[in-house]
Amino acid sequence: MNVTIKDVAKAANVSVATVSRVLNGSASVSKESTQRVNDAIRELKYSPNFLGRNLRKCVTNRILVIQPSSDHSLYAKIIAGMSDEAEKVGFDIVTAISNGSRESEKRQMDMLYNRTVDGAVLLGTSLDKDTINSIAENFNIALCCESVHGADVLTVVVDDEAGGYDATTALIKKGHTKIAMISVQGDVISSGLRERGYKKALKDHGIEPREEYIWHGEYEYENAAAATEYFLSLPDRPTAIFAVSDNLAAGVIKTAAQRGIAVGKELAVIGFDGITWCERFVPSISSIAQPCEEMGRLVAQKLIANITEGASDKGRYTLKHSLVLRESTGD
Amino acid sequence: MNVTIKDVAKAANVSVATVSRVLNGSASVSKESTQRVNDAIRELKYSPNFLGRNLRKCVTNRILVIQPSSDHSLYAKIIAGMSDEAEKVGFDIVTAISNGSRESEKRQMDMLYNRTVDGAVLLGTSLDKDTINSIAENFNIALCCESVHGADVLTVVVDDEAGGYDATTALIKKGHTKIAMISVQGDVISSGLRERGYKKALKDHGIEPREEYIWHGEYEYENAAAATEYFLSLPDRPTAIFAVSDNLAAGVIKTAAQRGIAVGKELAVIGFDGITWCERFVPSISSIAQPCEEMGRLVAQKLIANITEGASDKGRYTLKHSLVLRESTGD
DNA sequence: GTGAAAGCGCTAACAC
DNA sequence: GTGTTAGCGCTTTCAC
Repeated sequence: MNVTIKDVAKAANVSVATVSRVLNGSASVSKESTQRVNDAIRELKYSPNFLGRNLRKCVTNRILVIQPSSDHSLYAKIIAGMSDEAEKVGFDIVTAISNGSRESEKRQMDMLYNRTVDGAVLLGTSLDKDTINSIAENFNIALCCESVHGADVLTVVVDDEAGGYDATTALIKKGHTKIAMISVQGDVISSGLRERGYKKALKDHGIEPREEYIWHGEYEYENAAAATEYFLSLPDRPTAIFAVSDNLAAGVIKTAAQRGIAVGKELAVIGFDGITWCERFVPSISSIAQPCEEMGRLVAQKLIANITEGASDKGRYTLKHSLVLRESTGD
Repeated sequence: MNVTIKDVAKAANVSVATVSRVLNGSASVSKESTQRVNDAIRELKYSPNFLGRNLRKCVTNRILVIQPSSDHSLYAKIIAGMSDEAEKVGFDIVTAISNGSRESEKRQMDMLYNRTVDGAVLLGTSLDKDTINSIAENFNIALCCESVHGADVLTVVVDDEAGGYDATTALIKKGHTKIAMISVQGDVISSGLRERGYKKALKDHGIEPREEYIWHGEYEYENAAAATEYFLSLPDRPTAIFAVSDNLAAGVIKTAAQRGIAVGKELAVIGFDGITWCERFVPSISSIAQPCEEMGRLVAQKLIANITEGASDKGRYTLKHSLVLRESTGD
């Protein structure tokens, strides 16, 4: 199984250079030689060893994608988009899970330094802008989904503020005025922007935002119960809740259901992301959908262009979200 | 950024061999030299180029995992387990999505031939046993979740028949006798075994399996609606449904809900896999849970042992599933 | 159009 | 304990 380019050359009665040329189409080779080489390749079942090729070219054709968590539909969809695009141009995807740990993330990024990958995409990061910028000086990296203030790197996101605005406006149009929001504490930019959009929509429609209607917690499902309990315990209960993620929205619905509250009727709920389970959930969950596959494809395409063409596109690409109304916001 | 082992050697005033020894701890080096080398490494911000190392050693420390579909909690959990185990021993995970396409799968497997990865794990495959066996002759591969009849390769699964038996028995114990099952058509082994367990449980409890209570379709969510409609249309309606996957179970519940049928009360539903959304769903979904993380860890561990120790464990490991009763089967 | 040969960065004999 | 050197498999000048 260890047949090398040398063996092929010998069998085809040409030099290794000629075999290489046939393999890469890098220079013109006579019909006869080409034929003989291809015959030899087939006969010997030769497959070029990429280790040698990559060392020689100092490339890997591989990009790393770091997910803050595994088992998240949003990331899965983005990665699917990336895979799709990467495959077209002969790149592979290496995944790593950071669990939101800075240490872990830094360790994964070593793959850039030791040339295991040609570039990296961070789907959310806990690294600060200085660290990111210093890495970006020497390597091709990109952010997707979640941007970082002051980070001068290729970034692909949706317009979170507009998304928050649209989600809130949709609830207002359904007749709600007492609209609560579950946001994320800390400096998670996307959540802050969605919250800003939420407030702006309220004001634009003559509704004064109320501090007691905003809950700050974590992004994930588990956080929703406490937030929901809190909102339901308010003397002046909100009639609608905008959750900053679909996972949270699912948690809200679950908690409300356990209290016997019919979501879609007594309480409207809308989420953000557009994950697969929005449709499957009972009731199905209205959401601001991110164009995940497209985001994945775009970030892969731009990053790979930076890698292969030596370009250095550090642009910020904002893709269009879409409002998808389902049962959780009623008819 | 292109500092090599040579530069370090020069700066530390030693030979490249000594640097390599310090790097790998492969032989004893004097304290002074070690010190000087480490200083030089720090000073020059040197990071070994794995391309060179890997070519030399003819290893990649990388394993490929092929998922039939992206965005599936079951695979995500298994991959998380694999990642965890792999990271411990310095291996990376490369993911590829086959979409169940044989062509795509074969193309991904080229990574074995061109030495992009040291081994591969198939989470379900559409390759036949002969293809698998012939690949396994030359490369380290493993199956996880889904086995293949006659494939002589490392395999990690649960006892699907016992799982099907337990799911059905749980329904019987809840007092049900009219128990339907949604299975998968074709030669999907796991589904066939679960169905066998289902029939066995019925018989063991004196219930004669009824052909009209078994629906054969596809694994995924979308297939559930038709199956559910069918069961609900039967003159002698089943009171409980065992779905061969949690995704299907969710679909059953969704469809039933749309018909105004209260799952957990009027209709009991149990799934298989133990995906994350079982808990979140309304109602929460009872399931036969696969020990995903553990399966991932085990398959990674065994496969890596085969790779690094030149072992050739082609064993079949059957891990213990667990019955998790939730709201969808009632109290 | 083709071949010889250098060399990508590293490890591992093999000498000393 | 350390240095010299061959060579992993490949691509790519540079001659011819």
